[in-house]
Amino acid sequence: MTAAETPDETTAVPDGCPADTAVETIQREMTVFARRARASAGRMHPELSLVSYTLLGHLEERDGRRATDLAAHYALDKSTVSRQVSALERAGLIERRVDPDDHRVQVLHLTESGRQALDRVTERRRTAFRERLADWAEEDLLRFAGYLERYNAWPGAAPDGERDRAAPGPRTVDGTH
Amino acid sequence: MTAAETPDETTAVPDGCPADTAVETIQREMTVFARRARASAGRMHPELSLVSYTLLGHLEERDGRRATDLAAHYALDKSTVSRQVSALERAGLIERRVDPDDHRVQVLHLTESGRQALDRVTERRRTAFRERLADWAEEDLLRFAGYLERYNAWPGAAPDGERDRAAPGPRTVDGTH
DNA sequence: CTCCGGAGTTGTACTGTGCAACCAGCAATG
DNA sequence: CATTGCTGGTTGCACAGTACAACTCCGGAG
Repeated sequence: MTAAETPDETTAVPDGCPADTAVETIQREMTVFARRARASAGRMHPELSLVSYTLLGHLEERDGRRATDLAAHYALDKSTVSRQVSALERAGLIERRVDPDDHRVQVLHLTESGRQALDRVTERRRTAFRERLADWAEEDLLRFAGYLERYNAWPGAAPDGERDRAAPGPRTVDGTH
Repeated sequence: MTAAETPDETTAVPDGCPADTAVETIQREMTVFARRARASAGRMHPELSLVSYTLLGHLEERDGRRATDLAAHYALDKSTVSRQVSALERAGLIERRVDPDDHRVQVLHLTESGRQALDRVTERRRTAFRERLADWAEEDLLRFAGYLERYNAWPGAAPDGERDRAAPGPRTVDGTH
């Protein structure tokens, strides 16, 4: 509601400033997105679940991560990651190699097949999103992407570490952060 | 990657324009958000799962929706909604009333207790998000919220109908759409 | 060597979810 | 009115994703 139109019994909390409303909208809309994302992922590319896709994408972006890194980045339990990784390996999409320096850790790499699957799916997603974002001004796209990155980059969110390990910088869409 | 730095073997697809990169970033970051959201919801307010919270929020915003509306809006199966709704009703947070005009449909309403629970949680979330978004300029918040709304409002996403039923307009943060 | 802590795995249980089969009202048609 | 067909909702079933806790394995500090 536009702060001006509070005629019905909606908000008990007074909704102080527009920023508060914005914050709520952000939460709400992000959640809507999340829910729909999973649904559409299933239809769009049954070959790769949204989780798998995401993990693969992460590995493409920053090859040679450890399972723990993924867990931290996505706020997942290590057991979950372990299982996902096992599945991806069984499917031949990634490889696990033990770190010669520390036999506890296993470094993850995309296989060629994994890269291909990922690219196929990325391509499908890209066209879908392209269509969806077709009438957005490029400026808005860049800014939107920047906001999302900025939002997620918030240090308190993922007890990461993450940003200081090997690999080139994150896939930044502009200089926004 | 900033389109300028494609030195490693990452993208097979040439990544034509910056808009493409932005689109991918949007997908990726939205997904990261989604994953973390559920995790943090559990910690932040165990009393209300993210799903429940979302559905309650939807009902607060637009009271008297039908289960089908929720399903459409969130791209959920009607069975899923049915179960969620049952749970919420069991918990005494919402009420189902049969529409006198059509005995098939049941109209959903927040109970007082539901409204309170929702407000409690909203408050917690709001402070958390506030902290997180503390150093954002208000202008950016508004624009971010506007982008998200615009994104989700895309007609192809939810085969909604939704926007033309009773209830006052959606909670719009600015005039953006 | 022993003990501690970190990386991963496995057992278990639960939630969210979809699909398909179903039931129950409405509505149009013969 | 009886038949057919559509729409809203529920239930049975199966499965993915997830967390938590208990465990193994390895490396480092004492």
